[in-house]
Amino acid sequence: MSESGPEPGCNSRTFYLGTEVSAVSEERRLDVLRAIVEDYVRTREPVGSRILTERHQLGVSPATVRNDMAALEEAGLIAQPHTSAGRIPTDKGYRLFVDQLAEVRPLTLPQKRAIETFLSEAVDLDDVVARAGRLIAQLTGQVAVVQYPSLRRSGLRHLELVPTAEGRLLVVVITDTGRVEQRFLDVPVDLDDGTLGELRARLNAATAGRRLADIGDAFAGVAEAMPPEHRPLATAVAEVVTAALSEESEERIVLTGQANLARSSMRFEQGLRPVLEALEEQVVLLGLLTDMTDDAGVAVSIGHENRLAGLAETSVVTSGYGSSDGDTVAILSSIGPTRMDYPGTIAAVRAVARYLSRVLPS
Amino acid sequence: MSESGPEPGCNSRTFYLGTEVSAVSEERRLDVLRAIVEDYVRTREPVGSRILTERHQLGVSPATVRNDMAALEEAGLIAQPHTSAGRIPTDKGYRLFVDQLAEVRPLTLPQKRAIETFLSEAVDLDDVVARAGRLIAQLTGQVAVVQYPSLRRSGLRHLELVPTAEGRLLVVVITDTGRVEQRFLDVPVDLDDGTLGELRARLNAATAGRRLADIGDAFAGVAEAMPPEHRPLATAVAEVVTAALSEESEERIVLTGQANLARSSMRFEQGLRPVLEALEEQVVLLGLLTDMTDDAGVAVSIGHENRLAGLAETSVVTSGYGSSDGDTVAILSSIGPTRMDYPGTIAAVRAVARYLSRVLPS
DNA sequence: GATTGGCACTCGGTTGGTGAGAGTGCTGGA
DNA sequence: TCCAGCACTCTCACCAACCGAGTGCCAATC
Repeated sequence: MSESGPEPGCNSRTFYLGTEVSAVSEERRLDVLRAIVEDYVRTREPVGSRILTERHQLGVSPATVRNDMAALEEAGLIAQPHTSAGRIPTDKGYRLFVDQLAEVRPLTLPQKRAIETFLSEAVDLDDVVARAGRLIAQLTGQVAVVQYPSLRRSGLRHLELVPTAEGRLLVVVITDTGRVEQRFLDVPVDLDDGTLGELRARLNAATAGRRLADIGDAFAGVAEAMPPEHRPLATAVAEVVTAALSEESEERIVLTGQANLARSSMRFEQGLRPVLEALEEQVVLLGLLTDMTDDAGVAVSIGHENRLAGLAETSVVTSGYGSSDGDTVAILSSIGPTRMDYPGTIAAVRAVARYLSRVLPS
Repeated sequence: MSESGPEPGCNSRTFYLGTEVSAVSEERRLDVLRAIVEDYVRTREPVGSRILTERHQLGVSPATVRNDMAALEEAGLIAQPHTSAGRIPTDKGYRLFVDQLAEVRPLTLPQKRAIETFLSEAVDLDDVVARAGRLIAQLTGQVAVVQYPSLRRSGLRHLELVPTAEGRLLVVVITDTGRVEQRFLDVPVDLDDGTLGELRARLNAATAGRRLADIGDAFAGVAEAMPPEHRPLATAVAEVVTAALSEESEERIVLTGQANLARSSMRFEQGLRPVLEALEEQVVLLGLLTDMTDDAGVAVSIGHENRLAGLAETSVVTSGYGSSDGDTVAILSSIGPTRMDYPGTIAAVRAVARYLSRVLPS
C-alpha cells in the first residue's frame, strides 16, 4: 500500500527468489526482471527469452535466460498469460522493480521549465489546480488526480462577514492556500455595522494564520470577549465555520486526462468500465490516495495493492504537495495501467508537486 | 444545430419523404419510422421488416413495410449498415423523430420528488452543481455536463476588499448565484482601514444587484466620487474585477457520469476515444452547448449536427437554467449516443434544469 | 556447478471454407 | 394500393488445419 519495500541496505538476494544461487546469478536474474519490465512496458507484448537476449546485453544465451525466468516465475515475479507465450511481470514483479531496480530519470530541463512557467501563469487557485492536472496528464499520458488544498490542513488568511439584504449573514472563509468557502447564517438579532466590524476584527485577530483544524479554541476566546448580547452571534459564526470546514464534501478533487484511458496504449483486461467507475467514486478514491501517501516523497501503489477493485489493473503514483515549508496540504497523483513507465511517471509527479508547492500561496 | 425543425403547423407530409403518396400512406411511413427508432433504441440491433410488424401494430404485412422502408431510406431517414441487415435511423431520422414523432414522457412523481430533495440538501454552490450532475447522469445513464453559473450573466451580491500582510489587496467578488471569485491586486500606496472601508462601501452601493456584464459604468462613477488621491486605487480595483470576470477561463463546467460511457449499452463505432477527447476540450464543448441553447426550453443536437467531430456519434440535450425569473445564467446537458432515449433524456434535463433554477439562489 | 545447443511439445492466432439465417428487392396477382 | 412468394446477397458462427513463438528438458560442454 505504500512505497516502502525491504530495506535497501539488507542483503536481500535470496529473499526475493527463494532458491539458493550464487550472488552473480542472482544479480543476473534481477537484470532479467528489469529487462522484462522495460521491454514489456515499451512493447506491450509478452517477452520471450530470445527477444530478451537480442535486445539487452545480458551476455548469456536464451536457454540460460529461460532458466532464470523459471526461477522468477517460481518466485511469483513474472507470469505467463498462457503456455507458449512470453512472460509478463506480476504486480509483485513491478513492486520489486519500483523498489529496487528502477533508475530515477529526472525530467529534462525544458520540461522543468515548461512546468514552471505553465504553473506560474495561473490566475487563481482553480486555475492552478486545473493546470497541474493538465501537466500531469500530458507528461505521463495518464489520468491525473489533483486534490484541492485540504481546508483542514490550510491556514486561515481571512474571515469575512457580509450582511445580506434578507437579514442573513454570509460568512466567507479565505485560506492561505487560496481557497474560498462561504456559508449562509441566519441571524436572529439585528446587526449594526459596528458590532459586525468588531466581531470581524476580533475573529480575524484571534484566528489569523492558525490551522483551520484547531481553530475551535480561538473561537471560544472571541465569544467570551464579546459583550454578552453578542455572544450568541459569535458562537453561531464559530459553529457554522467549523461545521463547514469539517464537512467531507469540502474535500474536492479534479480529474484530468480521462481521454488518455481510451488510447490504444491502454488495454485493460476488464475494459475501461471498472476504472472509470472507480474514478467516479471520488470520496473513496481520495481516501485511497490519502492512505497511501506518506509525507516524504512519492508513493506507488501497484495493481491489487489498491483497495479499490476497479483499480486492480492500474497503478497509482502519488505525492503530497503543500506550502514551501514542506507541509502537505493536498495530494496529486497519476493513475495508469500497471504496465506504466514508472520512472517517468514518478519523476513527473514529483516535479509537478514540487513546483506546485512553490507556486501555491498565490 | 438547434432544435428548430420544420414548422409543426405546415402540411409537411410530402416534405419529408419526397415521393407523392397518399396522406394515409404517409402517415404509416412515419409510424414505421417511429417504430424503427423505438425498437432500435431499445434493442441496439438493426430492425427488419418482419420484426417490425410483429412488435408493433402497424396493420400491414412485412412486404408493405419494406416498401415504406425503401421510401424512408430514399428520403435519408434510415439506412442499412450492410445489405441483408435491418435498418437503423440516420441522424436525419432521429431529427424528424425528435421534432415530430416523439411523445413527451414526464418523469414520475417519485422521480421529481427525488430531484427536489436531493438538490435542496446541497450546502453550497459546488455541491449544487455536483448534485445536479449526478442527477442527470443517473436519470439518463449518460454523461452530464453542468456549467457553473456564468459570471457575466450573474448579478453582484457583494464586493469585498481584504488587505493582506504583504501590502497586497485581495479582491473578492460574490455573485447572487453563489459563486465566489478572488484576485490579488498590488497596491502601491499604503492603505488605511478608513479609506478601504469607504471604497468598499461605495463600490457595493454602486454595484449591488447589477449584472456583472455591465458593471463598468458603475465603477467609473465610484472612481470619480473618491478623493483624487485614491482614484488610482478605485480604478485598479475596477480593472482587476472586470478583467477577472471577462476571462474565459472563469467559465467552468463539471462532467459527471463518464463511467456510463463505458457501459456495454454504449458501443461507438469509433470507440470511446474521440468522445472522451471532445469532452476534455472544455472550452470548445462549452461553446457548442452555448450556441445550441436557446432561451426557451430544451434543445437537441444530433450526431453530425454537433460541431465537434468527436461527438459525431453522440447527441446532446441541453437546457439553460437560472434564477426563478427565467433568466438563463448557465447551461446543463446530457450527452449520449445518437441512439438514446430522447423523450426520457429530454424530460430529465428539463426537470433538473427547472428545479435547479428554483434552488439556485442559495 | 553453470551454461548452452538441440529438440519435442504446447497452444494461441490466423486462414479459409461452409452452412445457416436474416433481410432485402422484385414481380405478378388480388 | 397491398401483399405473398421467390431468388439473391451478405454477415456471422463454426470448424479444421496450419504456423510460429515460446517453453521445458536433457545431454554435452566450459
